[in-house]
Amino acid sequence: MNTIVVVDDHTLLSQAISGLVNSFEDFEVLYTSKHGQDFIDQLKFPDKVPDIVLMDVNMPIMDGIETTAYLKDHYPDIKVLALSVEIEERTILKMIRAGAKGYLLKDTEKSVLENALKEVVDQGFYHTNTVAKLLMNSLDSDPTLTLKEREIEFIEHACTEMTYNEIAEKMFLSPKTVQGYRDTVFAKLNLKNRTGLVIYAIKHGYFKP
Amino acid sequence: MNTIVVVDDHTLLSQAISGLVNSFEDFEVLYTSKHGQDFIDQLKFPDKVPDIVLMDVNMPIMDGIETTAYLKDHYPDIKVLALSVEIEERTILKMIRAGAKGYLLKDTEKSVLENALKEVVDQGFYHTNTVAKLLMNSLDSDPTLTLKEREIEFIEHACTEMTYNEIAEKMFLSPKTVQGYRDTVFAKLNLKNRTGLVIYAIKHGYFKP
DNA sequence: TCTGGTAAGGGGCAAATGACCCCTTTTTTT
DNA sequence: AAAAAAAGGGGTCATTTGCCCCTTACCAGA
Repeated sequence: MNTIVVVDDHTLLSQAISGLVNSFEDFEVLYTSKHGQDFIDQLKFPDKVPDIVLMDVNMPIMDGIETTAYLKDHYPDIKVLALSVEIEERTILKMIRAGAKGYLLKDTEKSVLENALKEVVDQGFYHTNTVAKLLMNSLDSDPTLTLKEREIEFIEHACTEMTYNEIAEKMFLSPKTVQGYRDTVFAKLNLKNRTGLVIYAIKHGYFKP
Repeated sequence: MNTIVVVDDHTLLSQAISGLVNSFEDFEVLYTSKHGQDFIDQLKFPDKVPDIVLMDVNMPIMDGIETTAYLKDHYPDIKVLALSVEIEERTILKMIRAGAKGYLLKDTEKSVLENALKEVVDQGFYHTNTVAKLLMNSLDSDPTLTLKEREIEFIEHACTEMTYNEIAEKMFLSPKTVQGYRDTVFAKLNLKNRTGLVIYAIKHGYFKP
């Protein structure tokens, strides 16, 4: 019998998923948590450490990515299965890098969930074709078009009412450098102006409104 | 026995919710649909017309608001209970105006769902305190701060790479008029620039990225 | 019928933005 | 050690944006 914990801020969903999981053979839900911090607090009790976590990505207080990264360091035996509506490549990759053993979309079938749980127990991981393809694509994307760390920071600041000069102050840079980031980011992403950048950033998970 | 249909594009959620609902006395899930169009197609078969619909708000093809409005016209006896993660006042009001008998957040308890279903059968409607408060607030909001229809159209166009001049063309207006809309919208919403407007628009459901 | 609100259109000006060039200095890779 | 990235910075100029100001026309309520 494998023990499961569902971590999701949508109570209705986690309760419902619990029911689903309990109907599977060999799987049993220990309890549910509303967010990462809540879950990690529970882990202090040794009898509350599960084999597998069904983890939502977007949560208040402590999100799925943070929580998964924490588990990798402190409880490496807990296997994390991400469960999300986010189909954003960037988000999926972040979650995988944080240590998730699989990434399920919330619009998958009950049977797929059951299969995924079994695979995670047997194989140690589970990936749908969609996610597998994403992982492949992410390997051969044009390096001249990938955004640098500092550029991503800039994008986050650009999703704000700050002027570029104010962004420069916040980033401890000269206004000219920030303007340079803008120019290269616009070129890389094929954007015309800051409005386009904001929309892009939100669509691709660089900024959550 | 009351018949229920769950309309939600997240298969896992709708399957799970179905399980939950079936565990309640007096309620039975007929089937689930992935979106509004799918559901409306089913309604052509008289034995597939339910008493109550648990309807997600954000769906592809045909969203909850459209679908609810359609049901109000064509199947006024079907009671719609909205089920969403959106806590945006504007969205909730839209859904209520479209004819929803209640609005539940996805992070509500199983027991609240059961209670809501019962209330809808007995009273014809159900509203949590949160939603009721929202409805109250919406009544006494400052009319000088409410956005005009045309201003809302402008906001939608502003969430685009178009310049104001291009927006003016699209709206068949002089550039100066559009600039006027911008000025009043900024004043009403307390914004400094277009970036702020885009963020505001997305946060408040005027534009979905 | 007067009047006040509001939609619609507009002028002028300063600041911010965007486009397109250029450069140096570290750090990392090979 | 040489070659690439990455990171930071500069100058110029046209366009866009943001922020004041103002007029006209219409429509509804007192």
